[in-house]
Amino acid sequence: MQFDTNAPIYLQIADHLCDLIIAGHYGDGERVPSVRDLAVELEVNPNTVVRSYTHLLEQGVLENQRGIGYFAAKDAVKTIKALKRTFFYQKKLPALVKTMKALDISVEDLVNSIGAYHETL
Amino acid sequence: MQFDTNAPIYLQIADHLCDLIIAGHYGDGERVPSVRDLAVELEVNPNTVVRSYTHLLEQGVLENQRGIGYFAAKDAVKTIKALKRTFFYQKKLPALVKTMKALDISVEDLVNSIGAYHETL
Amino acid sequence: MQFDTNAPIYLQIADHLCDLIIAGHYGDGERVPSVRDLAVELEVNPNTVVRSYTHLLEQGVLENQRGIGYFAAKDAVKTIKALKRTFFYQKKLPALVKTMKALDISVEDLVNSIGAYHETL
Amino acid sequence: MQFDTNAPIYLQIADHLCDLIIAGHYGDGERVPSVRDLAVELEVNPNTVVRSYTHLLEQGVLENQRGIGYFAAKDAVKTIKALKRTFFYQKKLPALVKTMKALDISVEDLVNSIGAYHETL
DNA sequence: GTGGTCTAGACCACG
DNA sequence: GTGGTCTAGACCACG
Repeated sequence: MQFDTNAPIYLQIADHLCDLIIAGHYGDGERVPSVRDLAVELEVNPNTVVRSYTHLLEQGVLENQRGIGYFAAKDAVKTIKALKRTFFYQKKLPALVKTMKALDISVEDLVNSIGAYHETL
Repeated sequence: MQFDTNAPIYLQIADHLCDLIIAGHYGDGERVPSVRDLAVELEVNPNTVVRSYTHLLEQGVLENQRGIGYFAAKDAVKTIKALKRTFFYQKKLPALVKTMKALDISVEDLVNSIGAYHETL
Repeated sequence: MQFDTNAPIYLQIADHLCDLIIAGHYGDGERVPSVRDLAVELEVNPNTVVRSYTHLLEQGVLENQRGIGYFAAKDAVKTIKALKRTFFYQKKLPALVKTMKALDISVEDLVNSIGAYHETL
Repeated sequence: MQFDTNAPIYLQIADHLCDLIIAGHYGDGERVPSVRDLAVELEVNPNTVVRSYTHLLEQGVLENQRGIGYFAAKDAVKTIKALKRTFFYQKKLPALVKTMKALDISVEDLVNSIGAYHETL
C-alpha cells in the first residue's frame, strides 16, 4: 500500500480497511488483522494502526473485544456506505458545485470529462 | 475574514487573494496590499502574510518589486484559473469518479443531485 | 559551520547539506538530522532549518515522511548535480563570457589564470 | 533597461553606467545625466540613482561638482577596468574553479562550452 | 519525538 | 515605507 503524503496515514489505513470490508475481504463480524500484524505488513508504527482502528470504532465500522481483537461490526458495509454517502452529499457535492462555478465548468462539461476519464482507464 | 481551522491560514489567505483577483479587485499588474497592511486587516502575523505571498509568487500569481510591493502578475487571472483547472481535472475528478464507483452513484444520479442542490440555493 | 553575511543563512545551510550529500555523508534515501537537532548543532533557530529543508524539498533534494523526518531523495546526488550544472551553464557561463569580453580577457588568458591559480594551492 | 530582480537596482544602474563609460558614451571628465533625468528615464526612485552615483563616487569612477552635477572621473575607463579585473581574478576565478571541481568540469570542458556558447550568439 | 504552523517582534538592505 | 530574514518560543497533529 502506497501512502499519499498529504493525508494522515492513519486515515489512509482506515479508508483502505473500509475498502477491503466493502470488497468482502472481511465479512460482517469477522476479525480484522491484529494491530501488530497490520503494522508489520504496512511498515508503520503500531500506534498508527491503533489510531486507525480507534477511528473506525468511533464510527461504528469496527468493534472491539478486549484482549481478543478487532472485528468488522454487524452491518459494517452498510455503515461504511452510509458514512461515505453522507460525506459525499453534504461535503463533496457542495464543494464540487462551488468549484465548477468558479471555473465555468458546466454540468455537461463534467459529464463529458467523467466519460473521457472512464475511457482512459 | 473568517478562518477555517482545518487548512493553514496562509493558504486560506492565498486562496482568498486569488478569489479577489478573479473578481477583479486587483487587475493584472495592479498592486496588492502591503504585507503589513494585510496583516493588520486580517489580524494575522506579518510572517503569515509573507508566507501567503511567497506561495503565490512561486505559483506565478504574484510578482514583486524590491522595496515597493507585490503585484498581481500579468495574466494572473489566467494563471489562477489554469492552476485550479489542473487541480480539478487531475486530482478532484479522479477522486470523484472513484468515490462514485464505491458508492454506486451513477453519472445520472450525480447530475440529478447537482440539479437538486442548485434549487436549494 | 561559519555563516557568510552576504547570503541568507537558510540557503547556506541548504548548500552545506547538499555538499554533505554529495560527499556521501547521507546516502540516497538516508535520513538527515531532525530539524531540532540540526538547529542545535548549527546554533540557529529551528525555523531557519525548516526553511532550508522546505527549500530542498521543493527542489527534490529531500523528501519527507510525516512525523518521522526528512530523507535524502532517491537520486539526491544526481538531482543536486543537475541543479548545479544547470545553474552553471545557464547563469554562470554567460556572465563569465560577458565579463571576459568587457575586460578583453581571451580564453587563453582564462586557461592560463586557472592554471596559475591551481599552482598557488 | 531591464532590471534583474536578484541584484539591487542601484548596483545594476551603476554597472550599466560603467558599461556606457567604457563604450565611450561618456568620455573622461564628461558630465553624466542628472539624478532627476536618469531617474525619469529609468523609471526609478531618484534616491536609487543617488545611491548608484554615490557608489561610483566611492570607487573613483565618478566625480562630483556640487550644484552642477556628476562627471566621469579622469581615467574613468582605466579605473573601471582595474576594478573589474581585480574582482574577476580575486573573486570570480576562485569561485569558478571551485564550482568546476565540484561538478567535475575540466578546463577543456569549459573551453569547449565557451566556444559553443560563442557560436550560439 | 517529528515536522507544520503561527505569533511577536526585531534588524536589515533597499527604494 | 517595503519586503527579507531571523530569533524565541508556542501549540498542534501525527507516528
